[in-house]
Amino acid sequence: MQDPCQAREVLGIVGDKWALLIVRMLKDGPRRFTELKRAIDGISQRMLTATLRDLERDGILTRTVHNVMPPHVSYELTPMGRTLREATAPLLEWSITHLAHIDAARAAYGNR
Amino acid sequence: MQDPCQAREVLGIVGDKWALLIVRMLKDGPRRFTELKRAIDGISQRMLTATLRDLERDGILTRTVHNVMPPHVSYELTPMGRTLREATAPLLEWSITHLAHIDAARAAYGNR
DNA sequence: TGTTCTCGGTTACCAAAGGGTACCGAGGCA
DNA sequence: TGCCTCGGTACCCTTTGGTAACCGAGAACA
Repeated sequence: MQDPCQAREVLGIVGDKWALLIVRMLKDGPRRFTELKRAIDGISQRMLTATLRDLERDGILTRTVHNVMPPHVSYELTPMGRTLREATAPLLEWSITHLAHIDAARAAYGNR
Repeated sequence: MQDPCQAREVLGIVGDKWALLIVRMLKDGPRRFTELKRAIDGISQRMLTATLRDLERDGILTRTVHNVMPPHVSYELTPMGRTLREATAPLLEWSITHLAHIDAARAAYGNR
């Protein structure tokens, strides 16, 4: 690995909280907009739209519109997106397994 | 893995652009404030201070002050911090190896 | 016939967070 | 006397992001 600082801009996108969760949601195949919105607890419609746009622009996922009414739009990982999913999986798992440790550390820090 | 949405708050910290780079910088042992500032290209003094505080609060690293003049403060990963470092390494590597792909995808997106 | 629901957004508004720059203090050195 | 260092804070502007309202066309309901 050479200069990791070159990766700063990329990290600003793939390191994004919402982007990580969206990529994870798509691991088992395409998902619809509303499906993602319901599954990713706490994301606002605005942020979901914006993050999906960014990920589409960067070639992480594809957006497919089926011209029916009511609208049907599905999102799916590209091959590059699937490699990203593999790269982010350890961080996701780490976050979940260390939730309690972080809470404990934070409580201890507050009581100093 | 249960509900990944529980990890949202944690992801907001460990998924942070600067936090990822700082954790990586500390992989080979303690580093001083100014050392980090010089090594992480583009980070401002303010953001370095703030991010280090957050990581210290969350038990990712320790801050050690040596009472001399000029000041000497060193930062070092905790055991939990080292496990985080391992979890983030794949994402860092991915970012660097896919920099060019992302640029290409972004250029193609702009020309549609 | 009119009302209301759906999906996948967009937009305006506003508060909160992010982040750059200037400045600080105390000792060392010329 | 003046200027350098390190680590950090105060100030202030910019960006981010949540909320809520609106949209359009079909479908279900009454």
